Amino acid sequence: MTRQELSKAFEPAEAEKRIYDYWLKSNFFHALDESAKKPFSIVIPPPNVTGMLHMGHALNNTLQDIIIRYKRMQGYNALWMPGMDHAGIATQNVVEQELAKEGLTRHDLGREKFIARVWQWKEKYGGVIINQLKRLGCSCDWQRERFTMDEGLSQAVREVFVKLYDDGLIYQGDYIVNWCPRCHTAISDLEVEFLQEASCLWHIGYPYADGKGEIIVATTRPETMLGDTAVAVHPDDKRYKDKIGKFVILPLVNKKIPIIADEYVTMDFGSGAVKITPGSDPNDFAMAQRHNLEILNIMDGRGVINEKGGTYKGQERYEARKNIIVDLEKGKYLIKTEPYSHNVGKCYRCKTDIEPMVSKQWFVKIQPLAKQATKAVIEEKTKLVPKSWEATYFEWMNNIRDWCISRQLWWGHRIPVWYCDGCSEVIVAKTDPDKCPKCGDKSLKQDEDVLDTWFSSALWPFSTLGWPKKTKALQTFYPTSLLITGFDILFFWVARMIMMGLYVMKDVPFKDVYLHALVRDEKGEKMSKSSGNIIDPLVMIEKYGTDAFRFTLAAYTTQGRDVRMSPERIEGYKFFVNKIWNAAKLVMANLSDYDEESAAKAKDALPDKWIKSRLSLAIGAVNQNLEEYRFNEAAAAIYRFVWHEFCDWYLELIKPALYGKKTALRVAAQKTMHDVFKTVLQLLHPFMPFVSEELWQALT
RNA sequence: GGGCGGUUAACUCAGCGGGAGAGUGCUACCUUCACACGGUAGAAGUCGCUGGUUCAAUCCCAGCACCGCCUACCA
Repeated sequence: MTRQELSKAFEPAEAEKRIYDYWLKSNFFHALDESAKKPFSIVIPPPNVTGMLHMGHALNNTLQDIIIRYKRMQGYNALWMPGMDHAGIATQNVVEQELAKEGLTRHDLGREKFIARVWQWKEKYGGVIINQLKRLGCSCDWQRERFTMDEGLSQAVREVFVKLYDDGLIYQGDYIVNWCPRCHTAISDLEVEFLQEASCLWHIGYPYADGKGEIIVATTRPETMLGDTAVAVHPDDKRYKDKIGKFVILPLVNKKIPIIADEYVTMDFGSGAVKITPGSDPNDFAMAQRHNLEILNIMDGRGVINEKGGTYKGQERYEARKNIIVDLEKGKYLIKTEPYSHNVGKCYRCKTDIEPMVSKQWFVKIQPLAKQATKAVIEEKTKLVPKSWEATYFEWMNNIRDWCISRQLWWGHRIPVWYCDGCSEVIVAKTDPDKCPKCGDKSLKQDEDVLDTWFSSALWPFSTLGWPKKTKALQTFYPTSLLITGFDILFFWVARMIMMGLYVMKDVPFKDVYLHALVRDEKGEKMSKSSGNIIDPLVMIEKYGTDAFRFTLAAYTTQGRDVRMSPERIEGYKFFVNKIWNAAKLVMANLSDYDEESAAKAKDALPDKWIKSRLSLAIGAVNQNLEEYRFNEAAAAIYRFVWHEFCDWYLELIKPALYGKKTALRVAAQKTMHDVFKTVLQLLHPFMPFVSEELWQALT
């Protein structure tokens, strides 16, 4: 047995690349479609194709890698399915910005050329993150890497769309949606972020049509009055009882609108009377449907007042607001203005104020799907970890609203619906039709919209395994064993995968879901470019080595609490890597004359017995904690054992025997030291794959 | 408005019915043949507040306070 001499300290930069290449070459990460081993599978939360590795990714993928390596070592046929998401709005925005530098818009190029340009961009810059994941040591089955816009996955999208449509679970209609005037598309309820803003509450007097007095309404959005079609009061409100059914004159517009009664109105807020703008407010829209009110759209897609706004036509919405306030004052309609702070909806992508607007969109009728998905979690077919998330999940599922799936973008899965020019037939098909099945007309027009990015990611657990084809991989690995993701996409993604998995595959997509927390800075602040507190994982890897970085993440991952990250903490665990390295040096320096034959006959002395019993406790703790996804506890168990038991006590205790003559004691110590240290390396491997591999190779 | 989580040593956090812990930091000593990215020893906390349950509570229950997050149609 020859053993190489170890360098003074571990050199992560050099070793990591060499070792990762070695793993790739030995096909260590590849799982077989068919195997005698028991399957274990995880699908990666696909990072955006535009993504750059940030702390959230680092945490998410480190945890997945720990589990998948752990399972692989336990003898499972362990698959970690990698891939990326096409990220509709995000990617389109990036390429549009690139075009803007050339003074172009996507409209200058036209749809086809623009999409070609996005693909070009993807080939060139997309997927940087994949290489960054490799730096993290991720042991994904890279041969299987998928992209949500792959041919196979696009086919899956169509299959599911058509199935939903045929089952009556997809419909098209004019509804009020969240419109982003900058992205120029509808977005789903989930994609709206509410921010509290200081604004005003304007009290406006609407004169009664009979000329006797006025009714006062309060609003935070005076410009929408151009689209008012009623004023509402509570049916029990004594102040207005005799006014219900009468009319008021809408100021500036000079239109007669009715006063109606609806229980939605809160009597003790403002004046107890509300202006109703069905075209610009979801609640008012609902009320309009209850009362058959006229619905007016007063703005275009850019948020500019249209011809329905009379003299305000052509004015941007906030410019119109200013002018309307001035005009109301002039006409003595403005009763008072009070400061008021309220929530304003923002586009989660570009932070532009959302404009609720009525437009024709596609929706998924979600209740039947949600019902199944709720049941699956109640019955624990899918378990959420930590369990406390179940309450949140049920709360959302029980109050879920139909999912708006159409987006007015160009980058994404185009909706598989065609309209016939000849007979106005609507064709919904898995493959592009060349003529109308009804009248034979060949002039078909495909729907202009694309699908919400989350539609394709909802299919991810089975589409990546080959569905709709009946593949062996699908048979072996579905349902997947575990999903590890951040709680922030519980609704966006996890819930929808459960719904789609049950609907399409008749089975849950994963048995366990581990929801981890957010990574914050050392003060607990969210990391963001604007606060300048971003810690770049790649810089940390460069500085402290991947192993130390990964171990830090694991050590700070407690269930139900955010991770606070700082370079000092990573440095602390870099010391741990160094400690392990030096222990290895000591171990190996004393094994030059080690021979297994005489070692086999050696009888354990007291320290040997002691450390072995401590080791078995540590192994038990690490295993149990990993099974329960207690990453911090597993890491702590290793740390304690290696440093405070193996190094502090055992290695010190056996030094006299090691440095003595070749006695029975020395042989026993050699054997124990050797065996225990090898086991330590195995325990460490999921957390610190590089240094443990390096030492393993040196030792064996 | 509803829900969830947090409040433990200077800092960051574990623990969660019977002993109050870790890392960093701090103090003193030690360059002894794995490691100063180290070793040994040590100081440091009425475990948010008020009640209750219990032989026993940091841990369970109730209420309160202050932070955070999620969710919601009070214009």
